[in-house]
Amino acid sequence: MDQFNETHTAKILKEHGVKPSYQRMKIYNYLMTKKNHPVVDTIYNALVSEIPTLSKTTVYNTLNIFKEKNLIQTVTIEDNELRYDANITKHGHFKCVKCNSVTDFKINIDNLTESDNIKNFDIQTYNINYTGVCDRCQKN
Amino acid sequence: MDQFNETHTAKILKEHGVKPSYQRMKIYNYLMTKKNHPVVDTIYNALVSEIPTLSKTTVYNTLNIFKEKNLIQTVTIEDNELRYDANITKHGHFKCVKCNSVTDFKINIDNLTESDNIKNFDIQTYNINYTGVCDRCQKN
DNA sequence: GTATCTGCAAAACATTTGCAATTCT
DNA sequence: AGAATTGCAAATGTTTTGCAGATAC
Repeated sequence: MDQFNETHTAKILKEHGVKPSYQRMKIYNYLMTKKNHPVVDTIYNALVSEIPTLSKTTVYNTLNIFKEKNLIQTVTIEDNELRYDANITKHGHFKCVKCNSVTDFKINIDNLTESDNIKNFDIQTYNINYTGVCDRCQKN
Repeated sequence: MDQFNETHTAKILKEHGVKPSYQRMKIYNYLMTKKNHPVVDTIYNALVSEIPTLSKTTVYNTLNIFKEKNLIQTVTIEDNELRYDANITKHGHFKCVKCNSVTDFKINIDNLTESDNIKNFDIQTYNINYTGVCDRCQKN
């Protein structure tokens, strides 16, 4: 990790009340740069070569802290597959059933009309997930 | 289960290529009549008093068969909490953070405008989940 | 009587917890 | 040194699998 990123990442973590340890910075940096909505195993396997002593417990603990402090959000598109996303803006997720990639997309839910039975409900969060075939896989 | 339901449920299962055993009919009937988006444990606990020999394995196996045959769908609103829904029409789910109830709502995604990066993607399924406070809980 | 279905027990996974060792300041 | 963090090992919780006995046609 170059000096700029280390400083930049440390700053973001501190702003959210998370002490920037080496492991935490590596994990946050991984999420920020890869944008690949990884599962825990993917993160662990990607970083263990660089940090040979890394344990999965630390990955779990770190991700839980990040989520608590609103540094990241979790994404569940497919059952029993918890993914992590450093993009905390509101957006949808598209998972391609052929290549398994997850693509972010922007949405405007203001145009969405729900049925009357929930018209007085106070909506606090939403998750919009699509599955299908991405454009790259349609050509293959 | 009265004779009408037994006959009716058996018919639906057969139409989907599932042999209507006693346990399968009870589980499908539970989902159809309760419409409560239960987790496996809820189904098991509700039925074990009526079917003392019931095992959780059978509940799991049965739900997996139902899903394979498109008799039901799974719903994941909150991480690591897999719920089952006999309503296989396309609809959204609202989970109240106070009373934990899940409410179905109708939605028309044609009004949703997604960003251009997925405009050529072939969307096959979608899941729309909200969390918030339902109208009943707002009054309490 | 042969196929299928059920349900126990064990296995397989994913995640959390307890705690001792390590690291940072 | 003192406080926080890490990571091993064990515990927990959920879902799947192997298989023997029960059930259905």
